[in-house]
Amino acid sequence: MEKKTFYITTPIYYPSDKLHIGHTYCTVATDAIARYKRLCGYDVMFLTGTDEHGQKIEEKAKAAGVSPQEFVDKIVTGENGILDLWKLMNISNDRFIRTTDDYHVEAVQRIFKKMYDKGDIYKGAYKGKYCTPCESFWTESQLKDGKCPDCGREVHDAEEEAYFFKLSKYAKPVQELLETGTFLEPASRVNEMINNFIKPGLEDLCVSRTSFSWGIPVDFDPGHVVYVWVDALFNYCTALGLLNDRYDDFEKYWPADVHIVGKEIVRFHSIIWPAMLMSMELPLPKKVYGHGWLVIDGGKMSKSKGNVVDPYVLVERFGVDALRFFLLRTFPFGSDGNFSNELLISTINTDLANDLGNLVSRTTAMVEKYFGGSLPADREADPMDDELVEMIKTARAKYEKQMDAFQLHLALEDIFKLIQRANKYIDETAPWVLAKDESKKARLASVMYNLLEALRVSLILLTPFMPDSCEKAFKQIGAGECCRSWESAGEYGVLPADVKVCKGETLFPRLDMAKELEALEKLNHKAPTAPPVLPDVTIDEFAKCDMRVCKILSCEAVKKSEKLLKFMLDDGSGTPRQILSGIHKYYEPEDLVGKTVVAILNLPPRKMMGQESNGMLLSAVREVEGKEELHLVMLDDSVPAGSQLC
RNA sequence: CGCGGGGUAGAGCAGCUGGUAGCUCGUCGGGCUCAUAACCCGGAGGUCGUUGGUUCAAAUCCUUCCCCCGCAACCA
Repeated sequence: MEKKTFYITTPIYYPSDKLHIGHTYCTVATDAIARYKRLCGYDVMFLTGTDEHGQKIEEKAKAAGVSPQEFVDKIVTGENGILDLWKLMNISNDRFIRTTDDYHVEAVQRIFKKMYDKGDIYKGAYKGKYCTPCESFWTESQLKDGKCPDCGREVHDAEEEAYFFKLSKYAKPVQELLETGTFLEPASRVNEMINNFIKPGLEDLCVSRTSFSWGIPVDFDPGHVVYVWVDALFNYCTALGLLNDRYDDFEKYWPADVHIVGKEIVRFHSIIWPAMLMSMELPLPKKVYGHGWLVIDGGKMSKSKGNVVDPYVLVERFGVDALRFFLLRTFPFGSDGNFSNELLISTINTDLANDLGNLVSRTTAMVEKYFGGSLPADREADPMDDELVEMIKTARAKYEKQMDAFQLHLALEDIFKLIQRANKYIDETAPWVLAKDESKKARLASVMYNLLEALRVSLILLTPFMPDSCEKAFKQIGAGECCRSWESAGEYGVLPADVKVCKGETLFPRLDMAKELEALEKLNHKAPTAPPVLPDVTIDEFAKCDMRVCKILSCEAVKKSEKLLKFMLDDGSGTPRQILSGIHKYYEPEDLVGKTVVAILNLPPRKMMGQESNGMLLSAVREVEGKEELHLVMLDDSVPAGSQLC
């Protein structure tokens, strides 16, 4: 009989920067589910990948002085890049798609054309508010007080030619999809989608851009590139071979059983994605699951806060399995979780070292000590065993129920109830007492056997979460391949009666909290890497920048602004020059008056918070421990105002 | 009144189809000695953000207000 298939995906990540613990969380969770399904006997297809186009990457590449393709290549396939990270995290994905892959590019062009031919994509005008100095389009709702949210200037109506997808046409069926059934989970996200987006009315969606070029070209209309929606979302299909020759198992695996996504992209996956599939007349995925976020001290992780957690550092220190386990055991998968190093260390100690690791250790040690490593065949049961044996028998069913509902943390909680019960069982049966009485050997053997069985079942169920560690533990308790199957996890008495154990290395060493925190601190303080040198400029190009020494005449904070300071400068010309600078985070205005600084004068004027800035103060900037550090360039006060830098 | 989530023991969370308030860590005391100073048992500690209401009964349903977080066209 053909195995049942199971198709599961992560989002495709945006490689504009290194991935952090949040991305890792999502991928590890998906991996655990994929491994679980394989364990259950499914033919699993597990896809992850990267979404590599778009304006932001184009800009970042430019700033780094490389082509967009070189830029993403480095982040995706380079050292300590995304592929390396997934390898490190022991991710078992079957495929990895990059939206710059040839087959995907061609397929997307065909999909776009097909929707266009059908009339679901049409050429129109992208109407919006345009801010000329910022060269940006804004929608009505983005405006602040009717003005540009970036610079505060007036905006005017403008049109840009663009292609649109008739999202409005599918509003009804999408709403029905969300309201009935369990397409989107957790259910709490459904209301948000309907109230926020569907009820106000779905507008047609702009699916092409002319304002940047790093994207899949619309092959029948040069100048347009396909915007993220069609490009990124259809990865789930092209990776199986839809409208391309690279793969041919679309029929086999589509529709997806579940798309695991972060809560911020739930909207795209639960509204836009089904609408586009309806347009393509393709079956819809069975489920979209929106997991929560890892937050730090109740707030979001972000570069500017300097609180981004690097998975490489944690794995280096604690090992892959400990990190995988921690992420999935500690946080309810559907809602946000508060990450901290303390919590990580204490979870490792409590669950992995004290409970699981120590149980393996004490059990194998006793079998070696009392029986030379191999149990005799004689047994003697006791009513005292009933509760533990009952738990062993029912563990798999409980676990399965939680796993199928993606309640990973609850599944793990159940396993640890069994492990804790086993620890208690040792206390109740007191094997060290039995061991002193030669006539109790059979009874002692029963106790040991029950412990090994409890461990065997626990380990099978833990395998999707900690594959490597479970493998080691199986060896220690003498469980061969036949004793590790899904079927055997539902039964008691699978280990051979004369099972041989082998006390091995400590699976999870206990950690010293203070020492570990200190070590982590040091690892995070690794010497910051300097960004690469930019491509050459000519001396003439350099000479175009008019940089001069200025004295700060006055400085005040711009009201209502967190960051901006307003400077009046003596640039040597006789007339004061006004410059705004976003450095309030680093300096108080009164500390700067009278200082000698450097400014570039010949930048085009720019309005910020409604005030004009004529130039820019030069600062020395670098990133230390993920946090931006900034120092104004200050010169000796003896240098006269107006001196030119060259 | 933009939308959503949350405010429960020192910390982190569960309970929220109404009926003695629970878990993990920490803390205090006891037990055990097979084990990774681990394991097992017990105690202390909460007027469940605030106001009013429904009810025999509310952390749990409705209402007022306060505070925190996220989203508001693309940062998991």
